[in-house]
Amino acid sequence: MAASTLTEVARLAGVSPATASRVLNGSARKPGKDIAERVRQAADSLGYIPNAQAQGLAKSSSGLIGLIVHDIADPYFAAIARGVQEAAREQRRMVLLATTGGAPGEEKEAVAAFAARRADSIVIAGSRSSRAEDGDDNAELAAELDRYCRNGGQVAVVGHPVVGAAAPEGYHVVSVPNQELAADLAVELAAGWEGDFVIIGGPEGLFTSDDRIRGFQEGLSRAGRGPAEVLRNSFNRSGGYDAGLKLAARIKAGGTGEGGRPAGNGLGIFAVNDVMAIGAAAALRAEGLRIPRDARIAGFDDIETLRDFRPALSTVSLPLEEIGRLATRATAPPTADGDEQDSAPLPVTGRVMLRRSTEATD
Amino acid sequence: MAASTLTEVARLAGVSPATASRVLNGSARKPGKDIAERVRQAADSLGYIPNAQAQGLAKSSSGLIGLIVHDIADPYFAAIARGVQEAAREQRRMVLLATTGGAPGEEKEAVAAFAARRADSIVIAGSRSSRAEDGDDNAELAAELDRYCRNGGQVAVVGHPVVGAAAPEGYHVVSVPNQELAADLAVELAAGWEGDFVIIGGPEGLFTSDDRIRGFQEGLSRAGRGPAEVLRNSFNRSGGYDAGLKLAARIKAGGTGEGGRPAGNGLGIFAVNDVMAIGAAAALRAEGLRIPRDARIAGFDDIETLRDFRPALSTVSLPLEEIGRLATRATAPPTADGDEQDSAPLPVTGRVMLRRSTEATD
DNA sequence: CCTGATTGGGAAAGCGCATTCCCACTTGTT
DNA sequence: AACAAGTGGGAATGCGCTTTCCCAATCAGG
Repeated sequence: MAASTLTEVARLAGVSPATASRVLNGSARKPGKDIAERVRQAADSLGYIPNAQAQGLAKSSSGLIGLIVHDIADPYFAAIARGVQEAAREQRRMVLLATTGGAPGEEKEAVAAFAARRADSIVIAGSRSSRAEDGDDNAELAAELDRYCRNGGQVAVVGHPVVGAAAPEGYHVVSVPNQELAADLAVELAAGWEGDFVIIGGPEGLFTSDDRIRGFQEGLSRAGRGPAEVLRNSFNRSGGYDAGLKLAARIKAGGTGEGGRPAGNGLGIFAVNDVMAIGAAAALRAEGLRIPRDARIAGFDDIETLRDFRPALSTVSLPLEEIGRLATRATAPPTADGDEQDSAPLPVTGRVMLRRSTEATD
Repeated sequence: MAASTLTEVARLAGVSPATASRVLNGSARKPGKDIAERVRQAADSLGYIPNAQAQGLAKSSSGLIGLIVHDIADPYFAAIARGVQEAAREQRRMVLLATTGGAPGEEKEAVAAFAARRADSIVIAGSRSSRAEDGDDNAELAAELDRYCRNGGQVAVVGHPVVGAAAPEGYHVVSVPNQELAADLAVELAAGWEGDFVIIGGPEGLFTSDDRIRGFQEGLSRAGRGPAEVLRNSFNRSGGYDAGLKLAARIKAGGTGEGGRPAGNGLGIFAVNDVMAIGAAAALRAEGLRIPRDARIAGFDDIETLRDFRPALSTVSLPLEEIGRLATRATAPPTADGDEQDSAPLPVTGRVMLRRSTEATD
């Protein structure tokens, strides 16, 4: 698309393009008042819009932040995206969005596209996986990121480093204490209750899921309980639903799979993210079961849309927007007031939220 | 950020930059096989990444689509964004995201920023408002869009044209039959039920809200019913919650405000979007009331997260992702196979979904 | 008045790329 | 052999902008 150019503004104002640029963009060299006024009027009358591409080329800084998510309509990613947007706005930058379905190969393509656009930084949200089938793509993604950082780009990854990434200068990780928080949740859920636990996890090798499983088992151990059985499923609502169907069949058959009968209020289910918990709850409901009467359920994340979920779901609350903001700020250039921006993991914490879904029913 | 350049690739391969460009980008002029091989090897060994900004400058096409939403974490906008992402991907373009809170002044700033980046097209989602307080900003937004279109950009607006926009060449509207669908909903809700209706609307002057209100009143009239009372509130969950508190108080006091007592199953509430309906339902619940026992509730949009809302909410289902896709495709350049892309409103339709929230309770 | 320092405007160069046009070479036809 | 047509490579130009450096003008001090 064409629009008027700085050269046209300069010509109309009767000055050089250098002077027009100085007036409109600021400069150490201050043009005279009369000249500045002429330039501004010329720009107004021509409806001058700067060409950001030409500016980026001349200045070697694009003002773009690339954001990679699995699915923008997933409340987890949407909340992080909102935080990224806010922080980007503070930095007067714009967000380029890429949706990848969580496939490392797709993520690598997105990084390459951002690099081509000379995005100043990239924020990557979404779980990492060490599954064998992702091995080649992980390696390519890591190589692409290393190259991007070596060329001067900044990267912030939410959760875990990209598998195989060299963590060069400019590479930041916003760690999330999934393990510790899941342990805390387990301790609180086990307190004063003697029922059996089962964990609905994502695929093996998916770091977020594995951390949360490991943490929950640690918490159970800390509370003097034996390890819970783990059901492996897709890391989404549908995976939770499938696991929920299996568990509903068990509850109805009166068994709990590997242990004895549920004691007291039935089975305690921990799903490693909220949407899986929601899926499992939907399955139990579809099978005529009630929460928390027939089984207790807890999730992880505290996505915003949980607010209207009934029964109120116990979960670990993560500050998702804040995570997006932190990641974005981690990639910001050093500011004039000397703020420290280093590659150390940034502190994020969460909270156990016990709600109706895991309360006693008398 | 810096990376190797086409010029360096050409030098390493021993050819001119023009030839290197032809090899890597394709051209009517086909370089010889030996030369092409040398160029490709040089590009590989240098890890050449094209500079999209320079390409955009040279080609006058940026490959960017600007997307303006009110709040990316709102399920309505997130679903539209997903559709835009998919369609953008088909066109091998990238999406620039701007979040504006629905303020026309913020939207104008976003349009200007997209114009500076020479975005090839812009998709604007979110309700239009003719409120007096928005008048100046609406005029500025319209002027900015007109200029953008005159400079060759393509715009697609979801729902209503921007107030004051001249609808120049390149300006498309993806209309949504809010009025007709709301009328259909009213007809179906009124069928076989004699209770009173009340409408929870957004602020006056907000087109989407006003259309849905008008449509619902028409549907009631068609069904031989008198007009429903309209409560005006913020066009979000919180606005629905506030209205719900008022209605709860009435229900508890045994009145319905302007009519007599609720007949049969209480009051029939139509909220002009799902999140308002959810807010109202939350308020009723907080006041100890049950849906649909004490009041029936219906919303509009059928956002994805409604899936796990209980009781299942009656609503008008809109194909939100499809709307995003249609809008994006409306702004695509004509393709080689001669597809027609004109400024006529594009057909979108929806469906009334009657669910548990408006069913009879015996 | 002369000299030196400071300030501001403009010319030039370059950021990285795509495209056009000129030229040389090859092939085919008469 | 001569001429015409086709093909491919390279030089030049320009997309819109920023920055640097040269030069001229002005001011202040001796």
